[in-house]
This record gives sequence, C-alpha cells and structure tokens, in this order.
Amino acid sequence: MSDDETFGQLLHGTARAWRQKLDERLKPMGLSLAKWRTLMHLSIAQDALTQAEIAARLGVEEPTVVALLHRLEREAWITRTNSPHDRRCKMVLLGRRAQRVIGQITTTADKLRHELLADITKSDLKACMRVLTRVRQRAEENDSGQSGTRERLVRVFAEPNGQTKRTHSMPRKKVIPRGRGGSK
Amino acid sequence: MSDDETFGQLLHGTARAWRQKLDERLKPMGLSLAKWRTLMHLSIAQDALTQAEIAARLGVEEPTVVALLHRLEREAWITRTNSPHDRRCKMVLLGRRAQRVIGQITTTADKLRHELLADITKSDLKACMRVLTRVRQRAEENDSGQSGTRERLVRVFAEPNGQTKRTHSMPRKKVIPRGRGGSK
DNA sequence: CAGAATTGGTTAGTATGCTAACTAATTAAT
DNA sequence: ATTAATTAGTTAGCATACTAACCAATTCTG
Repeated sequence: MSDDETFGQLLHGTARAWRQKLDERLKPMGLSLAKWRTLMHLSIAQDALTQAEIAARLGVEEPTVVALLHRLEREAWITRTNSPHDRRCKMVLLGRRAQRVIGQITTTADKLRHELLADITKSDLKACMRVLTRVRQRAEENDSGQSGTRERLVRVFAEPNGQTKRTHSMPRKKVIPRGRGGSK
Repeated sequence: MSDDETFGQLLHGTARAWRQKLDERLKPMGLSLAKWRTLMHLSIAQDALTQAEIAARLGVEEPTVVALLHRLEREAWITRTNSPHDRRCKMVLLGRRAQRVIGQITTTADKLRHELLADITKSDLKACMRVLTRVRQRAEENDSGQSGTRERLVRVFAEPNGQTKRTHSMPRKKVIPRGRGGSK
C-alpha cells in the first residue's frame, strides 16, 4: 500500500493514455504508434533492415514483427524482398508512400511529446527518466541465473547518428562490405 | 530530439517490462496482471461490483472487461449473477478460490513492486510520479472540443496515495423509489 | 404516461503483444 | 563432409486492449 502502491497502475495508465493519444493523432494518416515506430526505425537506419533487426530495435518479439510488417506491407508503407546474400533473410525497405510522409508523421509524434511534457520541469523529467530507466533495467534483468537461454529482447537503442551497436548477429556473408565485427 | 526524444519509448518500454515481469511471476498461479488487477479491485471493494464499475476502476473499456470477466469466470475466480434491483446489471463477486489466494497474489505483486523500486530515492520516485500523473492528465484531457461525446474512462484511481475518491457512480442499487409510480 | 435519452452489457472485428512449435538456411563441430 | 546447433521467418493460438454497432432495461422529459 502506501505510496508505491499505485506506481504500477500509474505507470501503465500513463503509458496507455500516451499510446491512445498518439494513436488518435496518427489515425487520420492511417497509422498507429507501433506502425510509426517501425517506420521511424527504418527511416533512421537509412538502409534495409532484416526483420530480426527490426524486432530488436522495437524491443518486441519476432512474431509480433511479422504481423506488424504484414499490415504495413498490405498498406504499402514498406516492401520486403529476399536478401540475395542470405536466403533466410528478408530485407525490409520504406516504400515511396512512407518516404513521402515520414516527416509529417514524425512531426506529429514530436508535437505530442512536447505537448505532454510541456510544463514538466527539467529536473523532474530527468528524475523521472532516471527512475524509469532503472526500473526497466531491473524488470528486464534475468531474475537471477535460472537456466540457460533466457536473454531475448536485447534492446538496441539507436544513437542519433544511426550507429546502433548491435548486440548480436548480422552475418552478411564473406565479401560483403559495410560490415562490422559484432556478435557477442 | 535530445532528451525528451526517448521519453515515450522509455515509458512504454518500462511499462511493458513491468507487465511482463509481473505476468511471469503470476503465471504459476494461473494469473496475469490484468486478471490480478480485477481481483484486487473486487477484493478492495468488499462487495459485488457491476461490470461498468469494474471497467471504471480498471480504467479500461467495457468490452475489454467483458472478455476479462469471461476468462475469470471460466477459471472460477469470480461469479456473475444478475442483479435483482436492476435487470441490466450483473453483480460480480470473488469466488472461493480467489478469496483463498488473493493474499498470496497481492503479496507477489507487492514484492515485485518493492524489488523494482528498490534503490530509487524517495524524491526521485515522487518526481517521477508527479511527472507521470501530469502526463496522464494531459493525455487524457479532451484535446479541445471536437467530436461530441468524448469523455469515457473517467479514472477512479486518481490520487497516488491510495485514496480512491470515486469520481462517479455508486450504483444506486436499492434506491428507494420515492413516490414513483412503482408498478412493474 | 409515452417517447427519448441514457446506461449496462454483449458481439464482431481489428491491433498489438506473447509463447510454442515448425521450416528452411546457414554456421559450427566432430 | 556429415551432423549438430543456431538463426530468420512463419504459423497457430491466446491475452489484452480498442471502436462500432446493437439489445434491453431504466431513467428523464414533456
């Protein structure tokens, strides 16, 4: 009870309200928070991404991405082509339509963010982000070492310059350029 | 860009991680965050609630509650009976099973909350809750009057101190019909 | 009191997220 | 060089949330 009792409720409620609001704003453009996030990451990457990379950047599981991309493709926001280097992969690209309006979409999201954070003091905001970061860390860590292969959802946060410090994978066979070492 | 750029992502990511963790902990008991919240509100109420009241307390829409209660009923956590006072209503009650383990469930949730907020300073936590509260308020307010009847989801859990100050409702069950024509 | 408006609940359809289980392709090991 | 392990993507099935549309009961209004 007491104070932290409602922290969870507050956290979820706020996230939900935010999502709802953004969805509402994006709806006239035929988008949503999840779709926008996907397009944004593709836009930032400035290059085709594999579905696994998208999943990592969004911080969701692969099957979720499959469905998401399916919808995005159906609505012509993106295109998917088989990679010639690795026949398992599909390279995902922004379609024309998306390229044309990506700016507007991002502007909408930015605007909302500023509205919602309008009268928050800089220090409160910092404190809040500090708390959220810490909580997320805590919630994501592996509840102590129980068995082997729990380690999914290694988040990959894009730096402003598009460099993404991948935590895992990216094969890119032999002579293919623009590779970096990687893999843990 | 810059700082608040990632606030939305952080907010969602944290909420998601939290939910995931709690779901994971509750899973062995056959529960989940949404189910637990429902049972908790019923437990707090110490009385049967209508579905509309539950929806208001959970802060979700009615159809969501319908499905949720359907699952809870199927698993014998709750029972639903038609109200004798208002034939539209269904009164929802905690089942035996739920009454027996509600304490354990709540303990689990409390424990997780304390773990996740463990090393957060009191003042940071306060600041964070202040921010979240403000943001939620903002996100929930009616973006200017446009479509007529937007005003759902009037939250009941407003104050972070656990006090519940109901904003509306109180099911006028058993309203004594003063001088009405009665009949029927 | 009769018709209108409101309220409680449901159904249908969609979006997002998850896990489990599977196929196909690639890489690692023996 | 086979076999084993890993990785990319998919499908199936479920949970949770929403909106839109609807019925039935109740309350409000004129």
